[in-house]
Amino acid sequence: MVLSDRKQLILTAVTERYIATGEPVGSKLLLDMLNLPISSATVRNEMSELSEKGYLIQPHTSAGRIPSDKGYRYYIDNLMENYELSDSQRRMIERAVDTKSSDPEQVLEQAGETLARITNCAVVTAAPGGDTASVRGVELIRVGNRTLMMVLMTSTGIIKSKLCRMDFNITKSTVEIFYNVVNHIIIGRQLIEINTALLQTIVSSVDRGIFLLSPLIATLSELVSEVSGTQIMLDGQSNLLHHRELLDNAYELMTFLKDSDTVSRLITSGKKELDIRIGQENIYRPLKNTSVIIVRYSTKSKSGGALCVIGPTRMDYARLIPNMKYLSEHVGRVFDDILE
Amino acid sequence: MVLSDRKQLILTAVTERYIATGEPVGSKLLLDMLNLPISSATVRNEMSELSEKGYLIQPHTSAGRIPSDKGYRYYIDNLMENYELSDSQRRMIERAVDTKSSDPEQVLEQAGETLARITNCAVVTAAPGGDTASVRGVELIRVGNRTLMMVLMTSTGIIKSKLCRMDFNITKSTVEIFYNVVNHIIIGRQLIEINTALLQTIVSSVDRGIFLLSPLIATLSELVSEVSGTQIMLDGQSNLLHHRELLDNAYELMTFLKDSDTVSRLITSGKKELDIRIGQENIYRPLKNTSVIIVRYSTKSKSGGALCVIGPTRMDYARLIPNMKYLSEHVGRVFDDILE
DNA sequence: GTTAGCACTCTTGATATCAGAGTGCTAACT
DNA sequence: AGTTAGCACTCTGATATCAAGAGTGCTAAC
Repeated sequence: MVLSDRKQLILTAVTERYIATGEPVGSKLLLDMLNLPISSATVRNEMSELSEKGYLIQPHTSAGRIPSDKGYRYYIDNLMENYELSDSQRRMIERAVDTKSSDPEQVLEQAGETLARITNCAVVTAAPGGDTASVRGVELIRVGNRTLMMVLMTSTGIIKSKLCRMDFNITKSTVEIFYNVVNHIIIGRQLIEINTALLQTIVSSVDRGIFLLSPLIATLSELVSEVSGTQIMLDGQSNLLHHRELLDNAYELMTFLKDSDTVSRLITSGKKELDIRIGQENIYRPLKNTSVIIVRYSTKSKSGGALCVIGPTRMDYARLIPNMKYLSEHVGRVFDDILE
Repeated sequence: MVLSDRKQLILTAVTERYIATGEPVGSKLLLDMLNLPISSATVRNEMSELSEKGYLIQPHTSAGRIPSDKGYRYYIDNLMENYELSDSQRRMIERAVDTKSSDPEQVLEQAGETLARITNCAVVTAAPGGDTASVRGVELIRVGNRTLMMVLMTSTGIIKSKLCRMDFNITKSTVEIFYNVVNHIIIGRQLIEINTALLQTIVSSVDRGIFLLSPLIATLSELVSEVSGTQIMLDGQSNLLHHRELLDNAYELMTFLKDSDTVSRLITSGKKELDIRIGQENIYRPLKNTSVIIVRYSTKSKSGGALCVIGPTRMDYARLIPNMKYLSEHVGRVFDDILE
């Protein structure tokens, strides 16, 4: 649907004004803002039509208008002018992410924290992606008489460890058997290739030590499944409490955010570099009052992650999106750097 | 201050009733509950005195009474009868904690989750303690051409890892040099002994490889300081949103809870097995409307951790405390088991 | 020390009122 | 046909009033 220039102007003004103040916008106020050579009655007529077409909503008969989900959608797709980041803002973002650490998790944590601060919303960050990741190595460390620590490293730089308890005292040869076998079969494989069947072949390739290996195989399998899901981190949940619109559902929202399986599905449900889901466009119930912005970044190794902001539909899209884009690009660069 | 038997009876009834219903308790209602051979007027006189002495509060002139912080304190110290856990409750707790894992963090996570569910409050769990912990081992793993992963293990079973990036390609001998030196000097030391001075002696003991070691030493130092603080985990923050009394301060509370330094100071500020801080008794501002219950557990190795519940002052102390005690004892047992 | 009785206070919910903001409609104008 | 002035209308939000209900505090009598 195409709107007349004047309607676009009005929709833009209502949207931006409402985003800025949180108050419904009336015809008179609008006139003052726009400086148009028309009367408030004309504006009213236009607004009335915008309401009919579903772009604007009246909270009650005699309040001003606010954008509907459809209105926000039109605004974002056609009207919004992306805000240009200033140099100092750019530098701020860079400084925030450029931690000394070469640990992807820490980089993401920094990025998430920064984004939460900038947006005053909840933030989800996803590490470079599970699908394409392969195993770079598996290490075993003896941390007790009967306890081993297994470390799994992926091509995407994710490193996870888990303890594994054995029923007998661990000898050097125990470790070596496992070490040799596993590293031959596992290293270089894509994570998704590593399933029960493959692990079975390991077990059967060692005729004697089967009882010996099984706890290790179990631990390995757990590690793989932990790592092969998208790694996500959460930040700024409590920021949601700052937004009146969300207070009623705060508990549902928080609970939703804690369910990392669902959240990672939310983030991976799409491939576009920029995904915006406004209010009812969201599939998940607790998000129906919120807007979700997902910006995906990619690393040289082709596996990409994502940054995701969750907040009220009334959020400052024009400011947030450029910030997210820049931040995500920068995170991508840092990862390229870290992952050699 | 000693209260008459009848006053104690009344204070108990008011407290328990208010905890159960959340409504102020009036003299008439109280009479029905207590089945005493006295009239409501007498009860009113008693309540009036209890108000004067500061044990009860009237939200407004003509509402019933509710306990003050002082009232809760008296109730807890003198009146409360601890609820006896049923066998099935005991078993529920045991099952919840008895994860297969031998990872202390995972045990605590389970325990925290369970406690959050039982109490409907926010829960902080602290791992067996930093003070007495010593270093059980340091391991290095080559995870990239120029990246090492350093793993630090403590006597309390805590294992933390960190990546360390070098400026040059890593050879086997690099690793060995560090490995030998560090393990000789570090292993068995108390964490608190490991300070800059000690680390300095390592550096100076290796005349040639100083430039080589410095990033590793830095990483080690970071690891030690990460591990030597009390390890805490958080659970059920969003439960706080269920309590009206806390809604106004929800954001401050959440923010407070996220500051793990302060929270760990909160937990370690005391040695008693059971610590209860009611409302204004708390030092930290965001907790002035809440009650904090801390139950400390100990492990054979003498280093103890803690479970901590944070919720409204109107919480069901008589039910929560026995649950916490049993849970903490069980966690202690599990740890004794895990840590050999 | 206890009690009955009663006036008093305060909350809560329902109802009314009023100003203010904003609309929608109509009739007139360009 | 599009625009406008004018005005009646609607709804909110603040404020006041009222009645019912709950609970108290006080007094005088037991």
